[in-house]
Amino acid sequence: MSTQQLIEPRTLKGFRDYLPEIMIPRERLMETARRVYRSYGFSPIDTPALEYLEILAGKGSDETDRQMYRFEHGGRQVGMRFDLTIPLARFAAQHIGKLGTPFKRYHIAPVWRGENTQAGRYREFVQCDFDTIGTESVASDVETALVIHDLLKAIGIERFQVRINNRQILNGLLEQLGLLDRSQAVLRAIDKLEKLGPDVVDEELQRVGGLTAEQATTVLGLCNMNGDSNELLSQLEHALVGNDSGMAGVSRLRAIIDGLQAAGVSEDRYRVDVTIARGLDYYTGVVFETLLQDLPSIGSVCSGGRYDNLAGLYTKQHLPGIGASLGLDRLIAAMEQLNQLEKPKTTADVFVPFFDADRLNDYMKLCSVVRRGGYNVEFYPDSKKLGAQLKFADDRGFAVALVAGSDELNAGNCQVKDLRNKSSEVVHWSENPQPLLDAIAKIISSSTTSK
RNA sequence: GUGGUUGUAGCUCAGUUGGUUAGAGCGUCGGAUUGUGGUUCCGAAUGUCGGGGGUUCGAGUCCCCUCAUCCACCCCA
Repeated sequence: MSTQQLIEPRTLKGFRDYLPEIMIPRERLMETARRVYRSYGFSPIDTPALEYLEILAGKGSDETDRQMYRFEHGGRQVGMRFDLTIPLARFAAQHIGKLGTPFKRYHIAPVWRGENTQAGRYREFVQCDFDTIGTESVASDVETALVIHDLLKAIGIERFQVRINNRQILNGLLEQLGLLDRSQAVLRAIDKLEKLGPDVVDEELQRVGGLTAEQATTVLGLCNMNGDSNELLSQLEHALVGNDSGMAGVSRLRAIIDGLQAAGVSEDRYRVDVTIARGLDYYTGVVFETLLQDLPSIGSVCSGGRYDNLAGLYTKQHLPGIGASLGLDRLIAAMEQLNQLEKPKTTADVFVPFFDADRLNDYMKLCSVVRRGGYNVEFYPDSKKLGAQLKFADDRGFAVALVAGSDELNAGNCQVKDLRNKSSEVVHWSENPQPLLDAIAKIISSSTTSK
């Protein structure tokens, strides 16, 4: 044997391996996202993980610049994408002539941010983005909210709430107060209201934002309004009388709320929340965040908003848009913490033990017949003790095993075994597989309804 | 990036004021059972005590560094 020193197998901080029990639900979630996006007519695209540094740098914020993985290769400065929105802007500027507007795309892919890790925060994670570009229509605002709602519903999240705001509202108020140039600091301070409370935010508004005590009180007063979405909007309207931008923001929100109601979305699934501001600088209108009510501390699992002219840095063509992004890995981390994540250990429905070591070809035939009948079948590769093989199947969570030794195979039969209650039934399958498929279907349907 | 938490077998952890060959439960593997699993019984394997350095006659226990982890800030999916 070699005495060569072994290299310790390990992964970088914030980068993870995905075992089957996580990868199976992960793939299922991506599949669900694709299905929901497609149900609204979004089409898939993909872009490179690596972009010219000039494409990515300076587009998000100072913070995203700092977090970006960047390096030199072949004399070129390159960066790894830290979101899917900036690459979309570059993509749109390059291809919108061919694509035409409005253009609706979805993009499910990993992004990289070199920040410190925390629960639900990784350095490599998958985002499931969808965006509509080339229109300012309120219809696309409503649809974005609807997609977020449908998506979480389809994933099976029971308790979530989409928080909706419009940056124009706060900007309108700031305009009235003569504080428009402070909007970024104010929005960031307000974003912390729920987490840190009004006192801390009040202090930050004055210290960081440079507001007077009176101004800070007015801003906080606007944030503290109570009531349902409609009442809230009326109060905001009242507070913003005479401010065009603010009023426009309120009427946008009202249109979205009306649209959600018309689409039959239950009222506790969304809420107008003036404190939702979003950190990224490029949002200019409606913004969304989605909170899990059973685990608010993990942060938003699906966020987005409207941007006026995202591609403006790359093209002279005016391209407004709106979109949002599901944080797949954060959502999975949350579901895991809440014990809402099923962790299957197999992708197959039916288990076939290698019972008689001399009859490999018979098992190959049996498995093929069942696969052609629409089931995933796992055949055990070693003909060891039957009990051990059945234990393997049981540990993996199989519901059905097809047991056939020489007696059964000679007669063209097999035992269809229900692994949950140990019962089994002998079925003849060699000429007509239908009775076998029916017996499998019976067990599988009874085991899934009992879950 | 800043501050703090934790790091002992695959998993969950115990390990007394530093003292000889580091333990338990669960899991894994083998057997009891040469055509039928989840119970029971018997038996077995597995640790450079996260890694490196230091103090000491002696370190899993103390100190420093490092890596990882979780939490808070920051930021965000």
